[in-house]
Amino acid sequence: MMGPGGVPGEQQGGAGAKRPGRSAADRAYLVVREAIASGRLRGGEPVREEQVAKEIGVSRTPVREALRRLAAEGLVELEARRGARVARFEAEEVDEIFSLRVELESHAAALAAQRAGADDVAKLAALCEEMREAAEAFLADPCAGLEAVTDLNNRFHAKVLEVAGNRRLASVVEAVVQRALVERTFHGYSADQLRRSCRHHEEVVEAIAAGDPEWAEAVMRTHILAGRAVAKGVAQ
Amino acid sequence: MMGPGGVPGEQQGGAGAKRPGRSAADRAYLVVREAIASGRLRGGEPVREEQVAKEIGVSRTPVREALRRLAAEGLVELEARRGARVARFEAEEVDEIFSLRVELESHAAALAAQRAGADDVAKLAALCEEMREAAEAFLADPCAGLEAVTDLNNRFHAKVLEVAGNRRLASVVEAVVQRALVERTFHGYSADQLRRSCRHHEEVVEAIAAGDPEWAEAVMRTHILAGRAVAKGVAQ
DNA sequence: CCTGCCAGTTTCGTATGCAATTGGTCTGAC
DNA sequence: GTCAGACCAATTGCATACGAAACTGGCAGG
Repeated sequence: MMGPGGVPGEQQGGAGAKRPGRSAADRAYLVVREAIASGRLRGGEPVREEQVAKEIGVSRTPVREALRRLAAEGLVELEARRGARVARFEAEEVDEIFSLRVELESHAAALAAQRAGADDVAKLAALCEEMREAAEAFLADPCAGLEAVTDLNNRFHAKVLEVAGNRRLASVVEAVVQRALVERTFHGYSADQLRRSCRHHEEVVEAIAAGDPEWAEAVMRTHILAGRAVAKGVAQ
Repeated sequence: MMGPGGVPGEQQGGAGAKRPGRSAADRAYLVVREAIASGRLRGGEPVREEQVAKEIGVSRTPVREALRRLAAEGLVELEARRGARVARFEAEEVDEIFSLRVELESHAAALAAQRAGADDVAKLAALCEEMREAAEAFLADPCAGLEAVTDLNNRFHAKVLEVAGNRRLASVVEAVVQRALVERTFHGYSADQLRRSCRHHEEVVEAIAAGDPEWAEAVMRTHILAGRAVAKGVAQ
């Protein structure tokens, strides 16, 4: 193998030659996260530093960093000297996560209703509309994939948090929400459930536009509790 | 300097030879955290990896890990290639943190009231009593220090979260609460405020013992909002 | 047959070295 | 006097090396 330092520019060796702009640690983070979200890595499975490192063509150092980040988010569990394992989403865990989302995001919706400006409302409405279109496209042709839907869903929720104006609240939700889980949940949605989810978003926008925090909070609570009901079914 | 690997057992060289049981990364984490909590490191100040490493007698690797952990908790801010700086707790930030605590911990108190068993209540009551004694000891002789008080306060809040039975809620609060800030806040308490804080704890226990979630939630909300009012004054 | 012990192997935790980037400063031109 | 460009020092990001703990298998003893 190459000596300390290696060949200067040679870093994109393996199959993981992705975004040159991102750091190796970021790439490792994204790769492992994606593997978990897609189900390629199952709950309870160990994640070996060296294996991941080899797979994406970096050393163990950035992989370690990525695993610590994932552990902080609860996606993997670390045990000293025993490495990382993919966290299990047992039904109980799913319940905990969604129960937290209920409290945090409904509170965020209430704050958003108090603070939103016209441009915020317009942006939220646009995201809603796009998501509805993406959902209909998916329902018409499932080959289209759910990526667009999940992405717009994430952006909608993120925008509500942004409008709420508490950055720390946003980062906590970001940390706890486990998009991996949310994405899996979407796969479990029926057509009706998916459409209902879109309608919930629309009603959230309406409540925010009306500047009615209680309404916004109630709708968001409804929305997430409905999601929880589906998610309980897809826990592994 | 010694070659790669160095002298086998030589690790406790510097002044940081503290707990042999903890890993170097843990020690680095605790040292930096303590430096921030005590005010030795001020907001905005850079934290250099090598400097910390030398100070506690380890290499940069565990220090890096510690800094990432602190960044995940919001105690320091990282910029790529530019290192870590101690996060500023502006008044606005303090407000955000305490606003989150209000929502999360009052919810936890409500859950705890629904789930607590007799032994949980006894444990909470004992922590309360100990804290009251520690507080009185401190008020009688300020040289006694606030460490015991802050420690018992932390343990009380942690116990409420534990009884609430949502581990993820507990870990989110743990991540967001910034004990560093809470500890600084205690230093700003007057005698009356400190005693009131103890009384709040006692009333939380009473509400939990009564199995009254709404009461418990309301008391905890009161307790944390009272803390917020003081904290706003000690933001740097 | 089951249990405890030992050696080999695997994997983590940490130390160290090199390359790249960034920020500051110095010089020179306008 | 001010600004642009280039050099230099400081510092991070990553790769690699090594020691130590934990898991594995086999073997001996009960």
